Amino acid sequence: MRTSPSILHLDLDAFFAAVEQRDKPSLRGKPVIVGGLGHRGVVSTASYEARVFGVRSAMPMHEARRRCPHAAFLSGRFDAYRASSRIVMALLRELSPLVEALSLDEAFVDLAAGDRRSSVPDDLIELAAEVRAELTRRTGGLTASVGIGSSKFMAKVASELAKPDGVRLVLVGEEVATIAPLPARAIPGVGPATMERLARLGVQLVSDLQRLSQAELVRELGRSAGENLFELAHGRDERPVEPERETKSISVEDTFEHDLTDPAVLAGVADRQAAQVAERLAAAHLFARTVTLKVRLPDFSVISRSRTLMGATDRPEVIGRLARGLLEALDTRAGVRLVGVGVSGLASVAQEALFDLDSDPDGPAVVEERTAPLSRRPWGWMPGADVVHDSHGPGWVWGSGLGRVTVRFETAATPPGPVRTFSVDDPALHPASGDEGS
DNA sequence: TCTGGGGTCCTAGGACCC
DNA sequence: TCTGGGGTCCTAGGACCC
Repeated sequence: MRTSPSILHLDLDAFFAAVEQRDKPSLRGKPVIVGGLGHRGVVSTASYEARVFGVRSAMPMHEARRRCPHAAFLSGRFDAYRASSRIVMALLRELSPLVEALSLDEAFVDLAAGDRRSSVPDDLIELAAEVRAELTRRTGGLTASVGIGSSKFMAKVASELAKPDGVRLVLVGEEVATIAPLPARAIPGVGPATMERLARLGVQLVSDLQRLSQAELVRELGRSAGENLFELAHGRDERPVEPERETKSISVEDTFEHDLTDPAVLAGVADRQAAQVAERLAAAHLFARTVTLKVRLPDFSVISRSRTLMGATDRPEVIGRLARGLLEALDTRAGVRLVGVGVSGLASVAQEALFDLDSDPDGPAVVEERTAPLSRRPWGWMPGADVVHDSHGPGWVWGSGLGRVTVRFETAATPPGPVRTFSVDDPALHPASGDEGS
């Protein structure tokens, strides 16, 4: 345990929704829900105005619509999120070279490795205030919560307590008392299944957990989970901030609007996903030895099948043939809700020339995909997407249907703008570059 | 008309090797 | 006659995180 609080955790507030409100002035101060808009979609992020109505991340979208029908429902603009994320990560790297990005909107910083290290509480609070103000300035209005503590765990707990738009410092020695009144679920690694087991031991709060012995936790949860939970419950956490974690797997999966049964269509999906995976492998200059096929059945159960090659590959034909082979061995007659293709066992060099992986007697399945996956629908105007009209200028898709698309013409730099409706094939209306909504 | 997508880590059994 | 033990790799499933 560190002798001063030198780990910082930063969490952008309602990140995706906040980016949308920044870029769409008419949505500021209003409920905004970003997520999958199909009938099987879920919420990625809800703005604080939408959370008032009980809308939460991971909630099914139909439930979100029921709770907050007047919200703006948008599919994501991930290029825009990535751009803002890069700005934030660059800002954090000015504090210390040891920055570990957990996702687009979250990061740890090891302040002890940077120029601004200090053990004086006032200095740390001032540092956090500076970072938050500069972040808001550079991103054009986003806000973040910052926690500082003596470990990753405490820093993360602190930022959670600071939300939204605040700072929290947990001093050395305050750790156990800070976490004691929190629900046990607040400890990372305690999800629904673990919580269920803990509840049977009478555990609701971290303070309940603090009364159990390590042996009891190991007996209930297994060696690894039990030991980890015991340490965290007592505020102990020695995990280092790791700036560069190597990729261990790459995968693509799609849930369908309606369950698929046609084997030829399923093979076509797997083939297309294999090509996407291969493309990402190549972009990362990586090769893979293990190919995994994932299928989710209508009852939501998951089947996975994998096969490991003698040598690593990045070839779409090889990955596709393996994935299709694994798929053909499954009974999919009752329908399939999701198909995914993934690779693991990654290496930076290929090693496949010795083996006969080139021939493909079946040939890739060339099948017209009749059922679009939830994401990346190839045509249509996705709500929230950026567009440009030849005479009205830049705007965003408010909604579409019945051959029409409605656009609001405004940007981050304008006041709330006017709404106009066009035919979906109006030649003057174009998608703005660099955004496919996925 | 329940329940996304992209990941990480852990467990447990069997094969295989020495 | 009967029945070692450790280590590694592979596979399948599950919990969890954002």
